[in-house]
Formats: sequence, C-alpha cells, structure tokens
Amino acid sequence: MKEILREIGMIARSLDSISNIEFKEYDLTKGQYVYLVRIVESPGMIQEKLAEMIKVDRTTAARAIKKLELNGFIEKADDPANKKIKRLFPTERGKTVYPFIINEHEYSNKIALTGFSENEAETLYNLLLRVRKNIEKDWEFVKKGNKRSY
Amino acid sequence: MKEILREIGMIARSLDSISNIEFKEYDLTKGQYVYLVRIVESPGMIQEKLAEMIKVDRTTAARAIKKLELNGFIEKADDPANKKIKRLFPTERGKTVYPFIINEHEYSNKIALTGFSENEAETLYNLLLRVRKNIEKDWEFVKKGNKRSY
DNA sequence: ACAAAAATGTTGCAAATGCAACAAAAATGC
DNA sequence: GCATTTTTGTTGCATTTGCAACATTTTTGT
Repeated sequence: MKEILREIGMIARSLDSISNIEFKEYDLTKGQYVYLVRIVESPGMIQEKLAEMIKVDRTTAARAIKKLELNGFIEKADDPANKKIKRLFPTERGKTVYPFIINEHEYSNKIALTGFSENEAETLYNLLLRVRKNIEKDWEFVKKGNKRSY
Repeated sequence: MKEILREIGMIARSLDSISNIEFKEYDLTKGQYVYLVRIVESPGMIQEKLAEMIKVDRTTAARAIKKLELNGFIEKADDPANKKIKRLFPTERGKTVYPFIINEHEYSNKIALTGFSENEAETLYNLLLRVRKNIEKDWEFVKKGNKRSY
C-alpha cells in the first residue's frame, strides 16, 4: 500500500509545528491561528460550524475560541433571531494579524511546492480536495459515535 | 493561492481523530499508534530518530514512548557500544496490535482514495512525497531554533 | 401544541503536548 | 589528549486536547 496518509501526517505536523513557533511572535498560542484565519475569512460563523470546518473536537474549538476572545483577536456576538448561537467576528486586532498569517502560509506553501510546475501544484490541490471530501464523511460519522466496519 | 496546506491540515486532523477513536479498543491512547507502527517497522531505532521521522517534539516522543513501554507494547534495550542511546523494539503485544493498525490504515486509505484511479493515487503519492521532503527541511531548521526569513 | 430529538454551548476531569532547562555520553576540533 | 560542541535523554511546568456529562434552546414529528 502506498502510504499516502502517513505522508500527509508528516507534512501536517511539520507545518503546524512551524506555524506555532512562528506565530508566537504575534501572541498566538498553539493552534490558534487555525481558528483565526477562518473567522476572518468567514465572519459571523458559529463555533460548531468552525469546529466542523477545521475538523477538531467541539470542546477543543470552544476553548480555543474563548482564548482568542480573551486575547482580543475575536468577538462573540449574540444572534438577534437565535438565543442559542453566538456569531464569531474578528476584532481590529484579529484583522491586523491576519495578513501575517497569510504571508507565513504563502511562504510555507512556496517551500512545500519547491520544484513543482504550475500544473503539478494544480493537480495536487485537486487531488487533495477530493481526499478531504472523501475522508470528512468518515470523520463526521466516527465523531458522532458511529462505528465503521471494515 | 491554492490552499494546499489547509487541505492537508483538515485531512490529517480527520484521519488522526478517527484513528485515535478506533484504537482505543486496543488500549492505545491518543497519538500512540503513530509511534508503534514505526517501531514495529524499524526495530532498533532510537527515540530521537523516531521523533524526527514522525515530526514531533523530542520530549513529546519521549513521553509517548515511555507510555508505550509502560503498557507493554514496546521495550527499550541498551546498546552494547553506546551507553547513551536506547534502542526501541516491539514486544509480542506490540507485534500483535500492529496488523490491526495497518488494517485500519488500509481502510482509511481506501476511503480517502474513493473515486481515484490507480494512476491518480500513484500521482498523489509521488507529489506528497516531494512536498514532505521539501517541508521537512524547514521543520528541522525552525525546530532547531533558526528563523526563516520571508 | 407539545413531547421527543437534535443542535449548540459549557465545564470537569485526565491526558498529551511542547518549551526551557538540565544531565550525561559521544563526537569533533585542535 | 583534552576542551568544546553535539547528541540523546529526562523532568518541571504551563497549556492544549478531548471525552463524558450536562444545560439550554431550537427543530422535528405527530
């Protein structure tokens, strides 16, 4: 078997590790950048959806978001029509940090794709998109307490 | 920019989350399967190299390995020529659990590659291999305390 | 309309993670 | 040969992570 999943794990841990080290400079602690970029890009999202988008446990997301709020990167706003949900918005501080995150990501992206042609990069992206869509179904299934049979 | 890294992050978190849930059945706690497969496949490795291979902090690896030993999945053996290092070997228990891990991985692999032709799967693997080799250089660089300039 | 179910959010643990700081052995440079 | 640097391993601490368990609101089914 071609160890595709293993390579993805190695790549993801490397990238996350690098980002966590580099973003300490902006007072973002471990894991926080992942949430912040998404909130800046999709303001008004609720944390349940954010957790699902990122593929992280709901309670982990809840605490990471709470900390982002505490540190002034984002704000929670009550919804006028729904008392249960809280919509997430970036603050000025959050919006200010965002370009630095993107810049770092662009650099890592460039490094990751060193030696790649435009075409190869495009191909990789499309294949990864398909893998992600395939696997997120199982993630949701298992996360909800269901058992895969194999 | 094509968000290749973001897709990889989502895929990796999904897969890791699924595996962690599924391996509880074999008394493997969070993260342990990653180390165990490698020790079974490369017996005699030292933990420093294992951490580097997996792309995880040395101290995190140290504790994960200690726990694997404590739970009887692996053993540490002194090296006859080098008093500093300890070589890692799977125990019978470790070797027994290994096929279940591989089986799970194969299933996830199959799910991840649903709708892929043989050729597409091969292409993805080769592209990922190159990305991993590109990015692990930076990981080692940053992990050693160096600063990337961009 | 109303009971049952689902969605959303939180908190209490227990465990994993990772940086800093240290210790000891081995490798390197002169 | 010996001082210096590197490699390998550990421990202390603070933080993150995630499961279980709960509370509240919304949605669904009849």
